[in-house]
Amino acid sequence: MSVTIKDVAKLAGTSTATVSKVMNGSYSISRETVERVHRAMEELNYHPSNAARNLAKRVTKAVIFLTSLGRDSGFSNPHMFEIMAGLESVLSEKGYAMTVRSIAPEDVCAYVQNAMETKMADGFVIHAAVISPELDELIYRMEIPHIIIGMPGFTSHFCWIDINNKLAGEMAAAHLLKQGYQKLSFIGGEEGDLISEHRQQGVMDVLKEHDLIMSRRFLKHGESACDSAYSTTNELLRGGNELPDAIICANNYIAYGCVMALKDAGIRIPEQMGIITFDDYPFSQVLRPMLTVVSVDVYDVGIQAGRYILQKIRKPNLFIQTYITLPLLIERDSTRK
Amino acid sequence: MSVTIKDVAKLAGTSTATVSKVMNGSYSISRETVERVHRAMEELNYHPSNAARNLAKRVTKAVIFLTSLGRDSGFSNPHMFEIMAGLESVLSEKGYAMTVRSIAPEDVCAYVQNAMETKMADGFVIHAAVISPELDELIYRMEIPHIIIGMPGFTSHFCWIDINNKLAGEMAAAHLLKQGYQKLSFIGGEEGDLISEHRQQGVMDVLKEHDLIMSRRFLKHGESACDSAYSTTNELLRGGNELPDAIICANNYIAYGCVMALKDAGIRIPEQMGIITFDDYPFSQVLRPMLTVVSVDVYDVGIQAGRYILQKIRKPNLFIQTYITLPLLIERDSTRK
DNA sequence: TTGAAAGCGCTAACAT
DNA sequence: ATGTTAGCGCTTTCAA
Repeated sequence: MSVTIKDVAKLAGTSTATVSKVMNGSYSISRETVERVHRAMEELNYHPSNAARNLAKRVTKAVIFLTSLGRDSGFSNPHMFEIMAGLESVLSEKGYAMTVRSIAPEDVCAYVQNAMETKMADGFVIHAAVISPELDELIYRMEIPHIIIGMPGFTSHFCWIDINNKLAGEMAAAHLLKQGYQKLSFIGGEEGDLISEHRQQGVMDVLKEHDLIMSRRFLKHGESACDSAYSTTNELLRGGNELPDAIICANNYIAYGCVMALKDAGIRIPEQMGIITFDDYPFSQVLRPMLTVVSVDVYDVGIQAGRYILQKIRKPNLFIQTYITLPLLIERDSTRK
Repeated sequence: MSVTIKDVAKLAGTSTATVSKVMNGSYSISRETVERVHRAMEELNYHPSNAARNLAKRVTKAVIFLTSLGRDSGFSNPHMFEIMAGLESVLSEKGYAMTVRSIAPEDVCAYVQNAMETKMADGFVIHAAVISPELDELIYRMEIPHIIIGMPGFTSHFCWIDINNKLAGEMAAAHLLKQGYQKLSFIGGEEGDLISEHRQQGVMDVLKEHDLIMSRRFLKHGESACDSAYSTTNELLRGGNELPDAIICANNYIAYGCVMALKDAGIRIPEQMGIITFDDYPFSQVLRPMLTVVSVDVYDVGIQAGRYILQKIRKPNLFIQTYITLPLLIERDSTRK
């Protein structure tokens, strides 16, 4: 069909073994032979078949990114795609293909086992949303090269990386204090929203360090939606003269509702109330004043995951530790007192 | 290393050819043999190697999704990932892997050629952002199974599908007229923003059909950003008593700025001014009143692309036509006069 | 430094 | 209905 290693060997007057060695940069080939082979390749416009090469080498040169996708996930979870983009950049740079596979959480085990047994990939990058203790057991038993994105909510043998949300919370609180705000309030998401809880934790830790304490009434929870945050903020404001001077919103949606409520109440940001939130999307730069945020380079999470999985593929039992990326404070107008 | 077809054949007391036939569902194998082979497979926990199978079959069972990714594209281009998710759903359902590859526009030709020659995929789904006349030539010459997402901006042999933005514009205008608005205004993006231009085109066509004409002063252009749209809207309002009674915003960002300007000017939506825009993200449901939009099921675009590319892989010279998906009107509060 | 030969694990005529 | 045989296109000992 197309030109193969045999054709090259014939034209170059060598064996296929020699051609193979030339392709793989063996040192034991004379300069002249190398040149002859290269010329033959050029002349025939030869390109080695990946499939054949991988079969012979017993590798796939592919990594599967496993997650749960569906209608609207492009909109509802841009972070995941940001990670995916970062991951792709390092994989393709190293000659690996990134195969993206969506899978229901209950089917993950069967899929991973099969994908491994039929040699569909050399390793897996798995979103925490689809993991389970069973998967942990499987991966541990079969020694599957993997890296989980997001900290598992249960103890496991998994290798994982995650964003340090607690640290992000610490940075938010520390920034407010530095700016001279003193009576901090926190509006979080629903119970069980781990991201929100970790951020809150960080905030509380910083207050404790400064021998401060957050008034009970300044700690609020609700849905991670604009509407809910609007009401919650209004509750907060009903406190009369016992008002906070800054609000930490657990995420962009909450921040949006919160800012709307403050505007409607005629409270000036940042003079009367400082506002800080997390992540730089989708509202932080659109609201006025523009919001100070603690953001995370999610793309970088993907890059880290890529480096990690490639290492695991090389040396399966190396680096069993966890890893964490750093948040970044982007100071804007909502906290300049 | 692992269990192969030979082991199965040996245990089942047949040839490997028979095992292969059993796997591929050949009709010319006796019931008993089939059962014996299946038992052997189970007993040995056999799983055929994809690499070997694909090599022998001269296929890859993979489709490459080619686009240009980078830091922030998860946020700035959620549509693309929505398409990707739709694409993945049909590919994986049909046993194909979706390989995602980011590539700079200037490297696309070389990449596609190489990927084809080294047999990395059976077909390509390519985002219009990275195409060029050279690519068209290459794909045409090498008869590469492909489908472009987005209408090429030049004449070509490409197979492509795209959203019908002109139709979306028509729907927006028609809806406003139906609601009783009569003096329509259009705020578009920059010159050269094809999406905005097509939408505008649709609007104008509908007006013409109704023997209406848009006042020059009601047709505005600016950047696709909230700030810019805020100013543009103010210009529009400075028209004194010559005001439109509805505004069509070319996208969500423009709509956001526009709504802010109207609010600050004390103009009531939808009573004094109807607002309609396109796409349901990220602001249309967060603004008050919630915005009526003409949206497109982008996920469905991915599904269509998937079906299309699989057909092309089967029969490379079938379906050379283009295809288009339908916009959907989501009626909300901003146009209930 | 080079090449012969035996794989990698499966498929696909062609016989039987 | 089943087996023989020759690939698919490349890699990798091992010997020369």
